[in-house]
Amino acid sequence: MIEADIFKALADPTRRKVFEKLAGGSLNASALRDGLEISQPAMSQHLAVLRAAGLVREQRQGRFVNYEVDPDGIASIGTWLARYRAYWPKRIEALADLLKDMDQ
Amino acid sequence: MIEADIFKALADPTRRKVFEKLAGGSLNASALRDGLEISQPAMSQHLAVLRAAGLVREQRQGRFVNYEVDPDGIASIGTWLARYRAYWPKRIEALADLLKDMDQ
DNA sequence: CCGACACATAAGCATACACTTATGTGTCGC
DNA sequence: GCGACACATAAGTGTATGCTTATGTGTCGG
Repeated sequence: MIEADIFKALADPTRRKVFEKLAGGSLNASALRDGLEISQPAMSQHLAVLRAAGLVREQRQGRFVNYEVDPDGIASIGTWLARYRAYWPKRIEALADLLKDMDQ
Repeated sequence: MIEADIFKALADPTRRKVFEKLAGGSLNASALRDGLEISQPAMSQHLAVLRAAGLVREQRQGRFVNYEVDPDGIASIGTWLARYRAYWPKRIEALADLLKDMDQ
């Protein structure tokens, strides 16, 4: 069950902050620590959890490891959410429209 | 931070099962226990967590309490997910289209 | 009223998890 | 090669969490 890993990963506030940072572009583990008062091993462990959940993926570059958002994780949340579409309020449908328009 | 409560609530497999059951229609606490081998207090506690997260809402009916999916919770996940739209893969966009069409 | 029922809350306990420090692995410049 | 650096892993620890049993609250039928 992938969903379990995804929701568990996102349940932690630090990991959500990391994920949000990565949404702005790929960063290496050290850069991700900026602003967050967290030890290096802690960040490494958080990144491992996010990666195991399929939310981020890594790309080794020399002695740096660049992390970026993994679209597959986003897709998993999207498909999960779609199962509850019957309960989507009108404003979410409207949001979907807006986003689609922006895509043009 | 509402998101924290939402993701924490959905991180538990039992609570996700409960939520999925409710997606099929409103049920009372006892009915929700069917199939899940869980004690009555455990279910009560899970429902409290889901309610605190804004994922479900209750409606007292006599000595029964009917629970149903709360669209507000769904909306919260939707808006959170929208922030990462840049990483939505093509198939999610396609899914959004499909869902919108089904709505007609 | 009073017993039965549906559910919530309290208290205690075992496990999961997020953190720490210490150490390991791999890459770079000199 | 060797020290410095970027990151991962190991081991230990405090706290959060999900479970249990016991009890409380509120509603119904007789």
